[in-house]
Amino acid sequence: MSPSGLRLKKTVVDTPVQSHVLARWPANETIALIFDDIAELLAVQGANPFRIRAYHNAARTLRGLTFELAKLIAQGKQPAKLRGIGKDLLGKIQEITTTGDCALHQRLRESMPGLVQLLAIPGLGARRVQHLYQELGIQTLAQLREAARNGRIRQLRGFGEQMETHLLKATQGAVGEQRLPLARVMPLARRLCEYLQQFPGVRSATVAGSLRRMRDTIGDIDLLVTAPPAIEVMAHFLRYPAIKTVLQQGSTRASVILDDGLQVDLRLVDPAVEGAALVYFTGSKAHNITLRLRAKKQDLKLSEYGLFKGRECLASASEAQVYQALGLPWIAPELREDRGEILAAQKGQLPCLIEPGDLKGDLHAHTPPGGGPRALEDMALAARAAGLEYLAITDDSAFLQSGQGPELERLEQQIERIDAINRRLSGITLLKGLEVEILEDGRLDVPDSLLAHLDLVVGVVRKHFALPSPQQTRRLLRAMEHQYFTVLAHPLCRLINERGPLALDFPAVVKAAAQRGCCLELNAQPQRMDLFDLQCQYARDHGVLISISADARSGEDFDYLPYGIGQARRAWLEKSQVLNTRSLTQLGDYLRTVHGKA
DNA sequence: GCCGTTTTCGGCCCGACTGTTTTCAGTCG
Repeated sequence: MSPSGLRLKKTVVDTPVQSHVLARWPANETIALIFDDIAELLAVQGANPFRIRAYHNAARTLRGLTFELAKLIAQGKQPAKLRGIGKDLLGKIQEITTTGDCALHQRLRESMPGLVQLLAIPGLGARRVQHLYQELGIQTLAQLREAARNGRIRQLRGFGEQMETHLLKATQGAVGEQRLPLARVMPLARRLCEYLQQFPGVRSATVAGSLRRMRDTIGDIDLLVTAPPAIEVMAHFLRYPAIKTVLQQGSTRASVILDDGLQVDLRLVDPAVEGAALVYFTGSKAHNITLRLRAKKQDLKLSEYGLFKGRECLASASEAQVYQALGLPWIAPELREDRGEILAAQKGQLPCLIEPGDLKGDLHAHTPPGGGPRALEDMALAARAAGLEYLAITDDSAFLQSGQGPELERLEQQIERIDAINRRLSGITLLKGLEVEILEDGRLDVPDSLLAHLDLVVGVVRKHFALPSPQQTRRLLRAMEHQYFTVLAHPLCRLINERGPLALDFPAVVKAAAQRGCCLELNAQPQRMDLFDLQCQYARDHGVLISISADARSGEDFDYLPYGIGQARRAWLEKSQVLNTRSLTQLGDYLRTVHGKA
């Protein structure tokens, strides 16, 4: 038997992008969390829903900024007009900047301590929490558990026995869900699509949601299936072997939990409305709302069933038709975050996004550990098979310091091996590089006399991740000043669900990279995806070249490059803004310039 | 609480599913 639909997952707050950036001013994320908190508490009070939404909207705007608003305010500068942040909320931001909190937030928290915890329970929204508070005085998880045990919940109007059981369960085992790396979830989603597509009568099964938008982390799998009405594909879906729990099932939508804890939401529509449904189910939610507002202003209505004028359907079959009927060109899924893409589309100013086939090389790769004497050549062949024309071998500088013999000799041996492979293989060129460690004081761990022999140098932070922002920033700036420094690899050093981003004055790093002419990497290893999309966009906006890299340690790792491309597209990157889209000759010109060898 | 090349007041996306109902409110995406 399927349990009630009450266990539906709630939106998990995104990985903080700008947290830890500055210690002296509250980060955008901190202010956003306060605004979200206010919104939820206001909701419990039964405040005007649009006032509540205003706080959520402002929080979203704050999360999308590529600069620290509080820092700007603290410096006495007047910020430009920000969408959804009017006079009142700007005042609250100023208050938070100076005092660390705002009076409204404190007042709400004091009057309703603990209620936010209750709101985190799936199926418990503002109205029900309000009800529980007013009727039974319940303010905490413990009180809720007690009331559920005593059978007092079921007596409330609108609450029944099932709800009471659900709440009792929820208060006992509340565990937060983690978002998983994109590259780990995509294969599962594709397998599900294949399974669905095999069912007779199914026209299409498409990955939608944040997967289709290529977000770096994924909370759940959204799938859109099209089939004629009589096809019983829903039952087929629910027979998928890896399903552990069915949360919700109806004729056109179902939600399940897989064995590994991932939630899958499936939506079934008629093939005739595939385009409208795909727009709807791809999201983001904010993008959809802005699109629907746009429709409304034109006296139209947009839903997953199409764009309507009265009862007449103007567009539904393809996404392009829906956008066109709204007076817009088709917008790539990666851009659909309501970060200005709709306005850009309207003005005909959408970027010509980089495509997977645009990459000509990769500037950060390692010899597979234990790969034997053919390891280098195998990497070269794998890179060529992945469509690349060049590959920089950038082994860890530690290999120079370990083992026998002088460092120069070891480096020369590596260079000779690479030269030999280049003579032997056609269609792929190996470049000579090194992944050097940026020491705590910003020096590199390899002397200039060795670096001078190389084509390029990739700098990384390997330890001292927790330095305070000013020190960490100075460290990176000093490293980048180095004559032979080429690429700052995985600049923020975050590991998804394991390690947060470095505390950094990121704008200062970008400014320095722009002046120096060196690159920032977009590392496509599943757990890294570093830079973040917004930071990458910020770097692009300030004229810094990006290098997209698989940071490969085996031939299979080149499969990660498309995810790097996805992240780059989310950052609005065009081909010209990515260094490794250049031909080998053009790359050579760049390297000579940046290393002062021209 | 925000916003406005139709608006400074009157709007603010839209539909599916569930549990508790007797026609709907609440929650979610």
